[in-house]
Amino acid sequence: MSDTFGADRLKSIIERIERLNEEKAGIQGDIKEVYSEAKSAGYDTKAIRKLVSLRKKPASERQEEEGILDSYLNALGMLNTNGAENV
Amino acid sequence: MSDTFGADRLKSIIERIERLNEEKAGIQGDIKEVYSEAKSAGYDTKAIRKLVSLRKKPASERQEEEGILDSYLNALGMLNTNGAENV
Amino acid sequence: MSDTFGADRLKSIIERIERLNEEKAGIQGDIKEVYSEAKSAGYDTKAIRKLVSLRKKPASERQEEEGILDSYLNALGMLNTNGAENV
Amino acid sequence: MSDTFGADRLKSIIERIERLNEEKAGIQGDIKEVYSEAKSAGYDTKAIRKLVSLRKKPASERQEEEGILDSYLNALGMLNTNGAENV
DNA sequence: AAGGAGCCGTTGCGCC
DNA sequence: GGCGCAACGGCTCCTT
Repeated sequence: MSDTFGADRLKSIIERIERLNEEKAGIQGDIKEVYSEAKSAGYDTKAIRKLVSLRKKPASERQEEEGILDSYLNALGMLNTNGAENV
Repeated sequence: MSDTFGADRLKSIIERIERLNEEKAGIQGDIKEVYSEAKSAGYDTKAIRKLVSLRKKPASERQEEEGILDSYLNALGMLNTNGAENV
Repeated sequence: MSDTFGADRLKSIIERIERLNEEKAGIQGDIKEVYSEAKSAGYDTKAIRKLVSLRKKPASERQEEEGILDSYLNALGMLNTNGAENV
Repeated sequence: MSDTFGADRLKSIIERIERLNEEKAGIQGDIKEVYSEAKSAGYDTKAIRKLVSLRKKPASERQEEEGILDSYLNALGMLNTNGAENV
């Protein structure tokens, strides 16, 4: 009944998605390997993950957010006000 | 400097959120317990989870979605066309 | 103090991860485009997503899961018992 | 066939889960309201969310993690080395 | 109406 | 091998 009405088109779409998914999975595997290597070398992978995400945002934006957060921490009396401090 | 300008208000907000988060965590714990019990009783928790989510949506809506999916499966020749079939 | 003790090694790790992340993001963008195209062509992208995920698992496994779910639906009296029906 | 073999037990499980889910949804709604109020009062909800999550972990643990992160930032030359420090 | 952000549920990973 | 946690992907709502 609803035979080849758009079957080829649909099939093409599905296959392209699946192909791309495979590529993506490959990359993810590579990333995992790098983390593995890092761990073997004695690095803290959790910190590395954070570092990577930190580098995604420009410093300015990050500082802006930090500023607001600090003002709130301050309002709650949670901010250490000694020399070189942060959260 | 930016001392108690809105500290009390902010503090109240934070504390209410934290209180609610605790309640929420409690409920989540309860849910987890029920699943645990179900598992101990021999039930397949994955199926139960699916069942619960199934019941969230009215049958009509679900059938609509199934219909579309079936037409696509059909277009790809993946649909079993015998008597009482489903995916 | 903890100057260039492993800085180069760390730097290399970070940069490789970032490079891979970029590649990954590129692929994700491509996938998004395909879905966009599918949508423009009148396809239901939600159904396509489900279809893609369906194809990941072998039929046998899927049928097993369906069977369990059906038995639960049945136990709750939620299963349509007419000819070729499912939820 | 598989009539009331465990139907009551299963039914009880499902219903308890659904009841708890409702309670949880209620709490979530309450939380959302508080954030809404905060926003109306001029607070940055994103910062509040971060603040709430910050308070979940004890200071010591957090500082430990910060320390490692800083050493990595330092290794990459990304750390501001002036007086009052932050990320 | 489209894009982005937050939330939720799922999956995979590491730990015990 | 099971458990708990963290990352990922999908969904929904809200903003622009």
